[in-house]
Amino acid sequence: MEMLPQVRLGLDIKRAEQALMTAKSSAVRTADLTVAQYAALLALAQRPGISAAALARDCLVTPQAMTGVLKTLQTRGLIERTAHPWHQRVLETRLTEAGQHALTAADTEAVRIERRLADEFTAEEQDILRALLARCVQAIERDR
Amino acid sequence: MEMLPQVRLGLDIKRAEQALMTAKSSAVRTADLTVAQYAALLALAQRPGISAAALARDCLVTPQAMTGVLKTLQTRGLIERTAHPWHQRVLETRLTEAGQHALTAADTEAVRIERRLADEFTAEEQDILRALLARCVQAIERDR
DNA sequence: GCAGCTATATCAAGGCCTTTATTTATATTC
DNA sequence: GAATATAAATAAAGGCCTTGATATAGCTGC
Repeated sequence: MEMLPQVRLGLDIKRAEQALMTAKSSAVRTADLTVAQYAALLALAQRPGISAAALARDCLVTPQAMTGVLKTLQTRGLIERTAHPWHQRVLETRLTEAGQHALTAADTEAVRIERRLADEFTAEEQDILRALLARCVQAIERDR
Repeated sequence: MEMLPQVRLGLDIKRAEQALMTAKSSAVRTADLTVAQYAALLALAQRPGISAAALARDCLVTPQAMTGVLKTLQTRGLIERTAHPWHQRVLETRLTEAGQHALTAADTEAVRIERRLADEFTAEEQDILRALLARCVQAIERDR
């Protein structure tokens, strides 16, 4: 190996993401949701009537992955999908009443995690962290 | 929602991790490995003869998840598992010649990504990022 | 009008991961 | 020595995600 695993920045990023996912996962489970389902509902609340493809882009997953999540959510009555009025290829997706309730319950818990994170840092530190992470993405995606 | 999704630090962390995974995934695919398989082989190279349970802890996954990965790796002849000399419950896992080769090939590519990341920052910036991420983990896991 | 491009939706196969539960072996404690 | 605790391995079920492929709708340019 040309580079000791311990010095690789990727590991630190992964650890943080892992801790976050574990915590969020158990947080949203109190509303009987998975993180993927919660993310989809949250994005849907922001942009009602969005297409599954656009939703997938918002959630940073493939359209195929989103199809599966939406199928589960629809079966459980948390969303409804209706044909776009004039664009026959598109299905508009919206939260149902039950979906809104589940989202609210899950978000209350999820925000608790985000709050812990926000409270850990000063505003300046948050900006620094955000900027450094943005540069990570930039560096990783450069010259791909 | 009590907190706009855009201001949640979790999103920034997730984005960085996602970019990393995407890049690493395509990097190690040149050696016909997945990131999970690469991570297992890398940990195995660091600690030859380790048990599957310990390997799982190293890779931050459950023993069940690791069992699946090891099964694939063993089928493809990249690792070998032999009974522990006196501890009958434990299987020692080791890289085969082919496994070592695959790991070397994959690591060459993976290190390229880590190199881009390391080159993006000064030593001080790396330390700051590492420290901030460590505090994220700390904050998330506090009072669980 | 039509070819070609782009975007949406969805199927299928291959993997990975989690939770829950079981079996078995070693270690500890009395 | 026997009961208890701890740890390893593994099975099963439920989800999520990826890549690759297919079908179709709308748009663009000729």
